Amino acid sequence: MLSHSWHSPAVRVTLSAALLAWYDRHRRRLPWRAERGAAADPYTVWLSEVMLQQTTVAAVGPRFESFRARWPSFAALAVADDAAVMSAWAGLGYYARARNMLACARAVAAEHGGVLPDTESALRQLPGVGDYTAAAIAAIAFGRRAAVVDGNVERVVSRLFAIGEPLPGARTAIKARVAELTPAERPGDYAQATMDLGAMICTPRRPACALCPVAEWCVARATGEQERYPVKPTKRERPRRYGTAYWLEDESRVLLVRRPATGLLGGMRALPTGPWEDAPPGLVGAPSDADWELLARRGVEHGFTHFHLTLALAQATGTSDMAGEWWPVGELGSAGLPTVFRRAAEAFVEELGVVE
DNA sequence: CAAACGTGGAG
DNA sequence: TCTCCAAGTTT
Repeated sequence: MLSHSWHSPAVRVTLSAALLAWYDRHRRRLPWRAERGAAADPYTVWLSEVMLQQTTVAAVGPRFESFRARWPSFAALAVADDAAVMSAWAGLGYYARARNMLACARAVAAEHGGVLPDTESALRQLPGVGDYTAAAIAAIAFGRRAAVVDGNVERVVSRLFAIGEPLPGARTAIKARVAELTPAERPGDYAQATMDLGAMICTPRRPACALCPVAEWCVARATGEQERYPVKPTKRERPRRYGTAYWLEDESRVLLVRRPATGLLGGMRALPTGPWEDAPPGLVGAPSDADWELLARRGVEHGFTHFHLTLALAQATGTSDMAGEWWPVGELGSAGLPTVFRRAAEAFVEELGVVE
């Protein structure tokens, strides 16, 4: 049985102080993170937070640096070319984030005088800024006492309090606990401390409780049940869908299209495709009535969040009435294709023996 | 509110 | 090979 009472403010202060002290010694050094005692500028915080949504620190690192170098401010991003931004985002996934970022930068420029609002409620109104991101920016960039709850915090807090309710329902209780625990001093560091703890110590599997600075307060740890939390909802199994990607080549150029602004891979450059269905659709939706050859090679397999895709590959030569861009085959690397189409293009090039 | 929305790395 | 999951948001 734990010797601490969770209703004691003194215990909360002690726990938060222990976490901050641990953070001061062990925090990760990240490109978007200011040195101790300094505050990162709001643009840097916002950009990193959006890039990090559902995306690993390792994946974001290099992309963040190049993105910030190219568009170093809200003003610069607000006047950026849409296609250039989408290409820069290619491969990072969740492409609505890139569309929302542009909309957000333009809203900041047009409606906020180019300055990011500094309150959680005003931030929450911006495109692509939800509960988590609004709180994170308010705390980290502006020093406001906002309750920051991401996946790391959900894990840490659900273990600390042994919250048995499954996510996402448990989020209300978790947020209430975080609101109590977040100190008035250094709220941004406190939020990042909890996230670093979740990333490095309080991991999903085999958490390193022996190294945890707040283990003595952890209810789950007290009963050895730390890996039971957080309780996740039962996941649906992912269906399989089938489609066809078309490679239409003319004078060493291939036809690329721009996908519709919303929906899967929305706004991204892509190979033409037909519908994606429960069975192979054959040559439906081809960009011309050429003599299509379905490549014998197995199609491209790709896993999306909510379904698996098997993409058949069809190739032909000639022109098309379909709106699009004729892209030099040797320069496809700069086309900004999402991964599934980059893979498909690689398969075509390999199969057709195109020389760059 | 449940479902849509990407990708790559870890175990 | 396959499941899990990562600084979530939008509809």
